[in-house]
Amino acid sequence: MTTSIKDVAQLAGVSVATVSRVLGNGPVSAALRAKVEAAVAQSGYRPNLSARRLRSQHTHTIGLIVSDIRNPFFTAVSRAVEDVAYQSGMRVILCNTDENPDKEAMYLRLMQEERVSGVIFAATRATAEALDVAGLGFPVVMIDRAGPSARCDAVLLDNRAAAAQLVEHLLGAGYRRIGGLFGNTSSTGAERHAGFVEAMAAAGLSAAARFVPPRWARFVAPSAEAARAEAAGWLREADAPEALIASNGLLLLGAVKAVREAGVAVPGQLALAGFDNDSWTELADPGMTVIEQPVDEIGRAAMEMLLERLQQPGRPLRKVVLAGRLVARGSSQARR
Amino acid sequence: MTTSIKDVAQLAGVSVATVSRVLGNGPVSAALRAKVEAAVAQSGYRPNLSARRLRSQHTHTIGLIVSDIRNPFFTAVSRAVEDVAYQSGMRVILCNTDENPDKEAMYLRLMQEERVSGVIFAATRATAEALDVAGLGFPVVMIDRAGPSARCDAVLLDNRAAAAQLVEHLLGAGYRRIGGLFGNTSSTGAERHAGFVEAMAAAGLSAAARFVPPRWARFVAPSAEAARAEAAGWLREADAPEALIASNGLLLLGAVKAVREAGVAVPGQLALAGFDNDSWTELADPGMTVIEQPVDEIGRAAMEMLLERLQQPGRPLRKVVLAGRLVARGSSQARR
DNA sequence: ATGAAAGCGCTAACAC
DNA sequence: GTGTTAGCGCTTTCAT
Repeated sequence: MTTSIKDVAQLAGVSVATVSRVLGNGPVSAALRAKVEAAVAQSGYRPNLSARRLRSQHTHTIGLIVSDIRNPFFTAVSRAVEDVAYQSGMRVILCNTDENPDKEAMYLRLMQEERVSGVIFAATRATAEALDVAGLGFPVVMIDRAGPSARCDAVLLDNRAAAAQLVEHLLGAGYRRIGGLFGNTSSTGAERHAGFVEAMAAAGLSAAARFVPPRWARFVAPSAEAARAEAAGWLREADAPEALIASNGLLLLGAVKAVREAGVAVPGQLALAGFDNDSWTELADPGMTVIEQPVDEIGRAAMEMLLERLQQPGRPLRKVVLAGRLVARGSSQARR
Repeated sequence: MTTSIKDVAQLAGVSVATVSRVLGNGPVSAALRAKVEAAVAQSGYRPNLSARRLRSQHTHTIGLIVSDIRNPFFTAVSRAVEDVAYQSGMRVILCNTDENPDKEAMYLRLMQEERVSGVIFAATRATAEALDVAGLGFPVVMIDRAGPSARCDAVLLDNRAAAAQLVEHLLGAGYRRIGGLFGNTSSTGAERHAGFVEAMAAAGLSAAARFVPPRWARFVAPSAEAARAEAAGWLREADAPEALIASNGLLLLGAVKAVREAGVAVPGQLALAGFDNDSWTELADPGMTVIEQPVDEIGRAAMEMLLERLQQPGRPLRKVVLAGRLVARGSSQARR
């Protein structure tokens, strides 16, 4: 039996309403406030958040739905989201979907049952396009990916520009036959592919691309393994590129593994570049040229947008588009 | 206004109790069940979990308190915990303490207010030793670290044995002046230090150790930077070791950065070894020799222990001690 | 400023 | 098998 507000009231010789007011910094005389605080301390009372939420009709809880917390991008974003959330008195419920639309649907449903105030969501393309945000009952801020038709706030990277930047960097370093490895579950992969194709076309070059499907397996970095297999196959073919772009950190990791296994020299035989400045990209030999995403900023901005949306439900939709930063390292060293 | 169980009951022409029974798979005739299910589907009803928790007095929620989700060890453990939890119908509230005892206390308090069923906790040594588990009101499973006096279930690595294994590996590779870099906030660092000292003593060697204090800063891998600074200083001294052990992945990362900056050859001038088979350790050049922790197993075992404890509150305390696995790579190659 | 009382949405006795 | 009813612990009118 835990102690309730009733016990505290009795102990302090006041009504439950007064205790509630003390807890909520309501108008209470100094004398009674002191008595209540003493009773709280003595009894070790802890307010029951379920009761509070039920009665007050706000949960002070948000959902954070990502594909896999083990992806360093989402790890960093989550941490930033959580910090802002806790500072604002909000809890976070974290969900991993493994890019699986069924799990996405399940967790959205769970969020409804939790009566969350809002959700920050990195959706697959399928879900982003089909999602009826209005019917959900809470606002959604999309991160990392957003369908063209998604009617909600979003915090995104300028993916086309970033991909183009990577291509221009490689062109500047003297590479011409540039290939790309892209994920195909999220809009992010599609946008980076588009930027890649555009930049190549602008240079009068054709853009060879391969797409890596999702893997919903457990306990293995799924897309990294798929990327390794895809890259390994490509490297054996006659049209193997002289430079390779990978559209996210996991795919780049897979590409590196394939290259190692094949004994291909980087950048001598194959230059490499990709997205996400994960810690290994700096330590690998040679270091990986990457587009660094402002991960903290993405998480913080998403949480702040959600808080603002909660305060002003009617305000116009907003998209925050952040720029990536090119970090040039040895893997794309200029040809000589 | 969201639809409640009352609305569904009215729509189906039954009592709320019947709706509740349908939802909870209670005894209901097929005819009524069908009507209720139709009403649920038509109204888009979602049960309110706050109300359910308040009434039923169980939250089906656990707390997971770690120092920093960005530490790959905790990332992996968290994912495993969450998978088991969701499969068992439990939610997870994740908290990052940054090794800060004040935050630990704050989050434990929050867990009480949430009336969580239990908590999985990677505590600092200070908290692990002072914690009154009995007074918390919920069971705790310690992971990664445990105070000697901690009166609760735990899932741990055999830290002494693992550290000793690392030492023996280095001795076998011909290194003698072995130094160690240890964290000093958790019992883990202390145990690994003890194993290090013992193994060195067994070989008749003295064990030079340095300790890295915690850093509670934001947005920087705290202990990695501290380790870099500590290692950088040490390498400049007259008594610089010929091999260095780092007691976790972040410290090893810091050591590598120091070594790179100083232009020290690995393993030629300094051999390196540590804990945690993080992805960069394989990709770095040379690859890092590490003790791999069974991260999935740790998370899964912790969640399962907690579930068992909830079912049998009175059962004796249990400690699961898992073995680390040595992954030998180039950073500790035999001297010649 | 304080207290009495209603009720948030649900489950679990208890009656039939 | 089904309905009625009493709370779970709290906030929030509404009186005073």
